[in-house]
Amino acid sequence: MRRDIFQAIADPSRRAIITLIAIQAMTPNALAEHFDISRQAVSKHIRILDECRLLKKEQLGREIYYHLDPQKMKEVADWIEPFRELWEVKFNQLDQVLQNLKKKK
Amino acid sequence: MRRDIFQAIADPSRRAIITLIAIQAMTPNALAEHFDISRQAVSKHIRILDECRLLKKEQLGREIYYHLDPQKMKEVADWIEPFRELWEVKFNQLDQVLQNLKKKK
DNA sequence: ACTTTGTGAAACCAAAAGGTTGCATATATT
DNA sequence: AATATATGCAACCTTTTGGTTTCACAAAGT
Repeated sequence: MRRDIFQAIADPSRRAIITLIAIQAMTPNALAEHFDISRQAVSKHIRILDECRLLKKEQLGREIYYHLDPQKMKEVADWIEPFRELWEVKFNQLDQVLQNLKKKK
Repeated sequence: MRRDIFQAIADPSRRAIITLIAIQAMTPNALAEHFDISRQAVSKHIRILDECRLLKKEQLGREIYYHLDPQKMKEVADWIEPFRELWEVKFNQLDQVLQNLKKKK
């Protein structure tokens, strides 16, 4: 089972779960109410996110509140970061074009 | 066929292709030399990346040089960005702990 | 004690993913 | 003209994915 964060965020339901618990820790039941799929399907998504160490559990009685571990999210940011200069260079080039147009006026 | 950039970067071979062509535009054949899979398998990955508008083609005779379109990569950065404050807050809290330890000395 | 509630795990299924081999076609080379 | 090269597409196969339904079990409520 390949199980890394990139595979974890590939699924739109899982990205939605991540966004939801980033705002506020939630139980599986509470999460499931936000989706059209079954509670068990949500549970399977949680399991995958958990296996990627994206979650932290806080058990209160029979309820389990799932929190997001933002540190793990950083891995995605770290991978994308080296490409930033590429799209920003492009932006700067456009910037240059616009400045040249200004000067011509 | 769900085909968005998150699904595109979920596969490690495709992430490797992205990294390779970010450095330098390459033909499918040249790319395939970097992998253990067949040229056709690489072609299928290219197709998926292309469908996500991650690539730009430059045809020279019978060769096709694939370039990365960095703008599309920005979509990932944009999604991850709102979470940044979460992991940076955490870092700052750790920072605070370390400072407090210093003061106690 | 009995029932309800919150959760996870197992068995199953259809569709998608990721690979293969073989073929078609356009462009270069001889 | 004949051959070699670069590429993409189709058919096929196995494994993975994402869903379902059913069951088990612990904790809370009555």
